[in-house]
Amino acid sequence: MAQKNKLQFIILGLLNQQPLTGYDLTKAFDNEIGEFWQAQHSQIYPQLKRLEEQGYVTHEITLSGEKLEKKLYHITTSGSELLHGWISVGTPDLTATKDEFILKLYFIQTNHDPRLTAMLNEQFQLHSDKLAHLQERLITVFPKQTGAKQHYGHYLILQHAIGRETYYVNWLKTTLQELPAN
Amino acid sequence: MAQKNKLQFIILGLLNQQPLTGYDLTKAFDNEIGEFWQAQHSQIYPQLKRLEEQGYVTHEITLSGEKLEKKLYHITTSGSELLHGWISVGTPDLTATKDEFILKLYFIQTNHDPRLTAMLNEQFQLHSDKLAHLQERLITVFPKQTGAKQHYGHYLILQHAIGRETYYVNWLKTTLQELPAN
DNA sequence: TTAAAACATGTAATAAATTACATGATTAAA
DNA sequence: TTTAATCATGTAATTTATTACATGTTTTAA
Repeated sequence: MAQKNKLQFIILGLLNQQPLTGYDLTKAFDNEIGEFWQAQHSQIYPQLKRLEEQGYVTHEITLSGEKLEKKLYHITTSGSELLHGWISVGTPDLTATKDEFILKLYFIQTNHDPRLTAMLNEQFQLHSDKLAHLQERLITVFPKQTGAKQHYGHYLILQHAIGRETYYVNWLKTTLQELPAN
Repeated sequence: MAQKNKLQFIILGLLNQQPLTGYDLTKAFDNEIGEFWQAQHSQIYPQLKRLEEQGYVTHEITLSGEKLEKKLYHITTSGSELLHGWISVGTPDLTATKDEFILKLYFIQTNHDPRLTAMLNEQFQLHSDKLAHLQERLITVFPKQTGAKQHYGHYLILQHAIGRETYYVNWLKTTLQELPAN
């Protein structure tokens, strides 16, 4: 029952690696972790406040320039315990992937539907671009093989995202090729 | 801007195939479409009411037995137009897949972490079961090749879900094999 | 025959997520 | 030097989704 509110665990997990500001945490969702979870700053700031009230994080104020105050959040011992409890417990619920495009496909009755080619091509482009972006990330984040050992989880999920997109792109390509000629 | 509230389009798409009750619509999320979108009856009944107020669907009451009243919903012409507008328009936003397990992995630092094997094995089991279930579905829903032509979208998404799970299972297996021996 | 499972429809309360509102500082580039 | 981009933090309003509450019928299996 204590396993809901995933966002709090993600925040704790990130703070467990290093102290970060709310702004830093928000940006983290732009990269790999954004492939598997999304959150805006309007969710993150209130959540940080709650985590602090509950004693899982603390913050110190640092100055950036003359007046700009940043709140640098640190995980506490009890926060770390909460995090490791979440990681250690099973994860039996496979949440459904929301994919609007696939839903649209579902409502297409025949493989002669004139909209199919354009629809599949658009997705092919989008997913190819995403794949290329992820592959670039892998090279920038892990230029050497040694890095993957130190940040194994990061390496795994990036590689998983790449594999997933590779499958998607190949599936789109095959599906396009199997379409009857117009 | 008129492209939010995906649920309404899914309902229209299903009603476009045949008239259905709220209960039927709810059950539809237990199968293939549940792989790509989830909704509970507490969302569906109010949405049907709104769609009717807006003139996109109508309902007739049928009796099941002596007193049990069922509301059988039909799509209207304007509902059908709304549906086809949604399908025809581009789908440029790739929403993030929420995957709690992958997030947990992200926070694991080294490939010597003693929790890794159990975590990966649990997911291997879960995704293998899901894959087996989807493969069975394919056989029951499309026992003959001809069916796939008549319900092409249905065939595509089921086949896509199978491909996706196949990738996931293989990735888990490979990752498990590459783990250092304890 | 009776009890459980499935059918059937709704609302209320809560939680989670997105979008919009609101403000200001610092840095990099034109 | 000024302006745009980025850094930085918050709240409010709205939408979406889940869980809980609430009730009753019909069918299937023990």
